[in-house]
Amino acid sequence: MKVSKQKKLEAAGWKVGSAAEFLELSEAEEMLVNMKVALAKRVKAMRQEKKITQQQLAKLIGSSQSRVAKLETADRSVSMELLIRALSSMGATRSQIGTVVGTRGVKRIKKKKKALVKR
Amino acid sequence: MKVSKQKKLEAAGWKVGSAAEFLELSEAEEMLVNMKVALAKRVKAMRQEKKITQQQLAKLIGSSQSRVAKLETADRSVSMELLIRALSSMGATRSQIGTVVGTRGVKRIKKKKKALVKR
DNA sequence: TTGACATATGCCGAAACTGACATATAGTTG
DNA sequence: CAACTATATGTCAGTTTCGGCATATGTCAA
Repeated sequence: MKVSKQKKLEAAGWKVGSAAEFLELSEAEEMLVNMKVALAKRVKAMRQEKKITQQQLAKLIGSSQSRVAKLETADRSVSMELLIRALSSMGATRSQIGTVVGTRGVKRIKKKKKALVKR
Repeated sequence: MKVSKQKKLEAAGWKVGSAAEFLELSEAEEMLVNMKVALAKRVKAMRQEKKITQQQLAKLIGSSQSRVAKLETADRSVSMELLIRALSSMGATRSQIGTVVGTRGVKRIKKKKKALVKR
């Protein structure tokens, strides 16, 4: 929405942006959730690659097994901060974390390719 | 490191690996700070590109001007969550945010190039 | 100077997040 | 079956982060 239009609406007594605000917040919220899920999956994958238990990872990041379990299931009560801290503590680089944050997981694409083309 | 945790470690004596733990935590912490600073800069830049005030951005993300000010100065009290929420609310894509998270800012390299080579 | 606007800083109670603990569930080995 | 290990879930008190308010510090034009 343009600023000029916004001012007009405000002058008319509208709470400008409340509807749009809500929508944008929802979108931002959804994006945040998706990012957390992606990070959580990466934490679990990385921990399993390293063949360590949740208990060991917990010690590494100064936390507890239960919290690590919540991390990996992307529990509502975990922050991006802790997810990133976990990845970093397991050796993930900033660039790698950026990739996880910025990339939607894509699954099973190659498998279907031929079937789609052949018909 | 928190005082409570520190005391527990002291009471339990030095355990093997606690030094490494500490180092990894420090590294993770530093990475987190760097990421926040990068995100903060991007928030400010994006807001200025859009030519809106901190007050307007605050409204957009359902917060206050003072918190936006703290966001942009990467104050200790702001979370990654809020930084990302701000970027997303201004229209940044997940991919763009990932790039900010994963990339160290590089400034003024080209300018010095010739001077260095010429001598 | 004054006033108006944008940004920064300090503080506060409320909400969200934390580690830790107990306990539940699932899989494995004997 | 029991005993063991790994992971998930529920709860809770301490800590951090929150929005919002007041106020300080610019910044710029009249």
